[in-house]
Amino acid sequence: MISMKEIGKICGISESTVSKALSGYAGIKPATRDRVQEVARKYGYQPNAMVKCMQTGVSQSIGIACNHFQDLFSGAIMDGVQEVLHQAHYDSYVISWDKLVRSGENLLNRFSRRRVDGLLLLPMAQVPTASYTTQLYSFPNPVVLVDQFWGSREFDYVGSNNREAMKELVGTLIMLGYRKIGAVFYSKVSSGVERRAGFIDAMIAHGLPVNADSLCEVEHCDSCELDEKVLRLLKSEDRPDVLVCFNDNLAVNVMNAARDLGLRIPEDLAVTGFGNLPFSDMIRPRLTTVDQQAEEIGRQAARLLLDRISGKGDIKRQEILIPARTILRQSSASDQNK
Amino acid sequence: MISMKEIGKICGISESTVSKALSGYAGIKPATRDRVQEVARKYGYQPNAMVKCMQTGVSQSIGIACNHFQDLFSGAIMDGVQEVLHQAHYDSYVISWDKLVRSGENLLNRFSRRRVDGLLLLPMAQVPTASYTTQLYSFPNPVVLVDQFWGSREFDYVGSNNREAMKELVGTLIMLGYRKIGAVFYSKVSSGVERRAGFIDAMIAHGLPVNADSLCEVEHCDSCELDEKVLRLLKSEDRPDVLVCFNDNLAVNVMNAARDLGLRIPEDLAVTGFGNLPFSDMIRPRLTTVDQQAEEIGRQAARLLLDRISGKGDIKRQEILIPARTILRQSSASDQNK
DNA sequence: CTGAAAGCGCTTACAG
DNA sequence: CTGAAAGCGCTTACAG
Repeated sequence: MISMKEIGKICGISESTVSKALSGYAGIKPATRDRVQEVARKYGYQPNAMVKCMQTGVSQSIGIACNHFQDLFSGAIMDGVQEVLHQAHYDSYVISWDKLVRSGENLLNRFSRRRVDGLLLLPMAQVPTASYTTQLYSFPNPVVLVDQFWGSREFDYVGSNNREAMKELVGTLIMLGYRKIGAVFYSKVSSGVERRAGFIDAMIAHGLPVNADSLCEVEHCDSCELDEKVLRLLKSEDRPDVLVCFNDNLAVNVMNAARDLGLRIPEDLAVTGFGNLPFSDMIRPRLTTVDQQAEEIGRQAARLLLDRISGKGDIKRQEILIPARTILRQSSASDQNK
Repeated sequence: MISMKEIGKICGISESTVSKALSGYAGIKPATRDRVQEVARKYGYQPNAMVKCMQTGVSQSIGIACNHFQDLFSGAIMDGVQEVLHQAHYDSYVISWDKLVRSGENLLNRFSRRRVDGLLLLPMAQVPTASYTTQLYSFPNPVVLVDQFWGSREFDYVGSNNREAMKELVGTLIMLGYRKIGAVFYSKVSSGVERRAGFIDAMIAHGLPVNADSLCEVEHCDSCELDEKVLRLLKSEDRPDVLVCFNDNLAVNVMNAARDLGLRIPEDLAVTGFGNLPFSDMIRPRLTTVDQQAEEIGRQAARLLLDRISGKGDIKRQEILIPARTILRQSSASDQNK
């Protein structure tokens, strides 16, 4: 890549004049300016972004830590994030979170060395260890957590109103006539804990008993294997009429397992998900779920981070909750009042 | 972030001695070294990666152009790519391709300014315009195309053996007894053209007629809307026994449309996909498809790019085809010989 | 064993 | 209108 110094040599002028000519500085002879710009174009000159960073201390880039990329929820967040970054002329480094955790490498050091202006932490499969939290505290630039809490609640946060949204979903099921309501939760992430709480809120609010036997907790939420506990619940005499699941993926697994046992959906068992990922509308029966507006979560997270970087906005810690809405589809009956 | 100069001030020594102490240079008094390292740790010193790039011309980073992130195939490629980059201590910038095309911005200039050492172009929804191809030619560093061809075939390429794999799939269907074979293709991308060719290869090889009426071409492959042509084919008297689809997504749409018309799968109509994306095994009936080993495609693409960057390997243009394999599942009957 | 100097590619305040 | 100089943060060849 040609440099300003080389362009200067070609034009027979100094490096600093080249700089002024290319930056559109006023006090330059038009002929000089035109000549410089012509040479720059001819040789495909592009300014070195590193230099600007060294001079200003601002890299115009952020780091994004993503668990992995085969996840439609994270993908939708990423699309929203990229949209906002692109408008702000910001670039982003991505790091695959689970690979770093496995290799024991310090994630933040890699970002620090690149001098990123801020950090976006997308949801991961499990709450990270204390040592990661410690690293985060010592990161000098703004950090925004997306759809997850980490240790304490000191960092800015953007995510769904998981608790309220789950309460609303369960409330809707109760309105539809469902009474025997079971659930399959995954509580290794903060969103799981919140949805679980929302479930219990709704049950209590409607005076329904929360039965320990029909409240399953699973160890993994992205594999195809379903926990033994869930299968037992599906086979039990006292099977619920509806199973509320932590997310869409789990819901599909539950539907498949139920049908393998000969249960009809939603007649024998209704199932609900959470996320409204694309496949929830592609499977049959279509899945009743909760739309999280993942792209909007991404957009707001990126905006908040950029505001933090530029020093705009409230100084106080921010917590932005994006409202999630119940989407009724075929996997729950429209009227359970028989 | 503290600098070497500041560490030097704290320790009462020069910047260059700090540099030597931190780099593990031999000719340094152990006491000095220890003191410097202690201060560096205390203040969380991290070297500025920009400087190294300015000195060596190598940024240890690549650019990845991704169409968008809500795509499980691209996501799997990304995971493979990230794995290899991580081992090589390379970082990556991502740019959302479709956003740039819409905004008319020059993608490669953004990467050039960041001085990325190379470029990985992931599949996009459509073949890009000639102006993009022109940009690519003038990019000074190595470029690897992933699962797509662009204009000419001058760039390194890593992707599936689409044509062979489709030929194998169709051959297998014929072995199973299928004779009336229709297809739904999307030919706006090179992989679509190749799969279509493989389909025709197989039909010709087995002496079966290629019927224009049962060979549909669709305009979009990621929406939920199915083309009118496909619906007509499903409703026709002369409906095929199996519909071979460009990818898994299209296959699911076809299955849904077929079932809405009262057809049983696979008894009345078999359907096959391509990709073996996670949901192909989650839906019922499970989808017969072709496993593309997307992560392996990503790994090999990243390796090839890194080899190019370091100047290793053959100088000739490389074309690496990752073998894709037929996966028979429930959406095709195990024996159609009635 | 330590430090001053030059240089990577640029910008900007200052001199001419 | 143009150019020499300093400086961003580092490394390295050279001097002491």
